[in-house]
Parts: sequence; structure tokens; C-alpha cells
Amino acid sequence: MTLFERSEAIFEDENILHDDYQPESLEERDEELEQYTAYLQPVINGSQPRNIFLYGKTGVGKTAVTKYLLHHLEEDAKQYDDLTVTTVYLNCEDLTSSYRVAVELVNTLRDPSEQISRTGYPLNAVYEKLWAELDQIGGTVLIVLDEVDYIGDDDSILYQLPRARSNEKIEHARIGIIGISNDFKYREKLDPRVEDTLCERELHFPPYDANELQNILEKRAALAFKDEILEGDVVPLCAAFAAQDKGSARQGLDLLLEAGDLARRRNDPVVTEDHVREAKQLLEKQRIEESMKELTSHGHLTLLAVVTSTIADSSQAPFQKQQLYEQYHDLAVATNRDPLGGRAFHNHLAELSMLGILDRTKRNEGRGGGIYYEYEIDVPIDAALSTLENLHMSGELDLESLRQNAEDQDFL
DNA sequence: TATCCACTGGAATATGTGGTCG
DNA sequence: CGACCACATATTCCAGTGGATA
Repeated sequence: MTLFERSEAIFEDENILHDDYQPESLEERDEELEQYTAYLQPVINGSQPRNIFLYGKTGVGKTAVTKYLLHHLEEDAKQYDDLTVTTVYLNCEDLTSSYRVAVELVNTLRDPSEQISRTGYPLNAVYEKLWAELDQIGGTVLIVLDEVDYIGDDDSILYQLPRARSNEKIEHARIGIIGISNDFKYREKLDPRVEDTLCERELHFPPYDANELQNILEKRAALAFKDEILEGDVVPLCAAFAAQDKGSARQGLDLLLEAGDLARRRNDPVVTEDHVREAKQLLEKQRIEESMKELTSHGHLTLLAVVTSTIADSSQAPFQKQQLYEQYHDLAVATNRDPLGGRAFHNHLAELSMLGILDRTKRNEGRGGGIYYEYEIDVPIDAALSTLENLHMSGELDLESLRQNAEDQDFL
């Protein structure tokens, strides 16, 4: 019996479809590129850089254009002896406070052997360390804060960084900030003083339309796949899916990659439309499983409460908070956990709804009824169940008989 | 039109964890 | 060790909410 067999060669180089791939040239972003270059011109002239704020939905090229330009900027700066340009890129998606951002900046600038921890220091102590690091680098330092909106209400770092030099915290470095956000409303939430400085220059990235997407995907696909591998409608279909959803190139590329991978696993000689459709479902499922894994154990129990209630009596769905709370309470006791109070439970339900795992409908029954939400599971029960089974609670709870029960009732 | 229900969701406060520093 | 720091999660408290109904 043959265990291993070489699969059909589908990809020329699949890395070209990955998130971190840097293309040689950028498609469909000429205007933005030109404007952006102009904004960065002061850096080459050796004067104080302007702060730049970029906004636009996910996957419209903000990060790609930034990395592309900064790379060139660093290279081109080398021809001038009196100019040193350093760029620092930081994604703030896990950094929910100015403190965290400051710590992370210090750590990216420092040698791996001298990292500092995420808590423990007073805020000012961290800033002091940061100024010291920046001063040591000197020259022009451009700091890219991707997804700045994740920093939240505490924007002191956005206030401190641009002013560090004029406040005489640092002497040798000129700091420029490039903030990237997919939420334009974020700007309005900023402290006015911060808004003034951070948004000195701003650049909007509109979503791609289906044609632009198709062009982008075609360019990449030509490099990533071997010739004659993609059936004619594959790229347009990926482009169409991505365009109707968010106009995100990222999404289209993910789709292409997954479809190709699917064909390879199946040992199919070409990539077809069906692969794309299947890839789309697979990616969506993965997204949801990802977010379910991230939850705390009480989050899982909350989800399980909804699942259990649904299986026990689906004719009752959707459910009201009190009913779910009782179910949750029993599950918590059964697993030797202190059940949370009602308010905290309510928050978990709200979070699950935000993630798209639960569906929430507001109801108002008026006098005698009042205002409340009704919750219903919004992912396949099978998916929820198997994710929960893979988590720590297996063994503590009899999920198997629950699954059996669900099967009997044709839920799966 | 005033009332009333069943929550909702904001805010202040507490608890617990993981850290620094002298 | 004890004082102090940041932060995620919970708890406690409570002022709304808003449409069907008396």
C-alpha cells in the first residue's frame, strides 16, 4: 500500500497568496501612492516628518501600501549621508492601552535579551524607557501604528509621542507617527488635541470594486499558480465574493489560497468554481471556530447553555435570558465552577452575539412583557459542539450524549 | 395617556493575577 | 517581604427603555 504520493502540483509559489507577502508593485492604488509619497517627502528632505492618518476598510491596501513605501523610503534614504531613517511597525490589535503600546514599542526597539514585561512598571517609567530607546536610535523614526483604534479611550501615547521632542524628552530623534484605522469614526472619538496632531495629513483608501479586485487577484494568481491550473471562472468568482462582502483583497486572496489547497488535498488536477465555493464555507467556519476558542470558560458555558437548550427543546427557541441563565447555572454547578452573576452572564451573551455566534433579536411585549432580547444559535450546532468538545470541558461534561441526542433529532 | 414589565446597559467598585522595586 | 502598578473580569447598583394595555 502506498502511504505517500506526490500530490498534483497546483502552486508555483503559494507564499505569494499569504498575508505577509510583499508584492513588487501595487495595483489599483496609484492615486493613494502618489499622495502618500508626497506626505512622506519631508522625511527625505531631513525635516520634521508629518504625522499621517490612514483610514479605510480592511483589506484595501493600507498596510500593503505603507510597508511598500516605507521600505523604499528606508532604501532611498541611504544615499544621503546626513539622513538616517528608521521605521517601526506595530499592529495594535492586542494592545488595548497606551501602556501596552509603549511596552511593545520598547520591546521591539530593544534587544531580545532585554525585554520588559507587560505589567508592573508605572506608566511614566515605561515612557522614560521609550524616550531613551528612541534617542539612542536618533535620526528620523517613523512609527506605524496599525489598527490604532484598538488602543481605546486611553490615548496618552498618541499625545506623548509626537510631542516628545518639543517637550524635551528626547533630543536626537524626530518622530513621525503613521496611524492606520479601519474605523473612520475613531477620529471623532479622539481627544481634540490628539486629533490635531495625529491627523496632520490624512489619506482615505476606498474599497476596491469587483473589477479592481479581479485585476489584483489575476496578477497574484498568475504568479502563485502554475499555468493552466485555474479554471476560467475561478478568479472572477473569488473577486465577486470578496467584492460583495467587503471589497477586501485580503479576503479574495485567502479564498484563492484555500481553493488551491483544497484542490491539492483532493489531488484534483485543476482548481474549479466548486473548490472556491467550498473554500468560502471552510474559511467562514474557521473564522467562527477561531472566535469560539478565544472565549473564557464562562463564555463557553454560556454558549453551551444555548446549545443545550436548543437540543433539549428546539421548539422553544429563541430563548430569553432568564431561561438560559438557569441552564447555564446548572452547567456551571455540574462542572464545579462558581456560577457568575446575572449581569456578567448578560455580558457573555452580548459578546457571543457580537461575534456572530449567537443571533440576538430585540423584543418589546409592552405592558406585562417589557423589553428583552431573544437569543438563538447562529452557527451550525455541529460546529459549536465539536469546538466545545475540543476544549477543556471534555470529560467534565457528558457532551457525547448531548451530541447523540442532537443526532437523533437531526440537528447534525 | 399613564402605567408597567423584563430586562438593558452604564458606572462605580471589587477581586485576583502577574508583574517591578527597594 | 510589602508597597505599588496595570488590567481583565465580576459584582453591585440602578436609571432608563418603549410599546401593549388598562
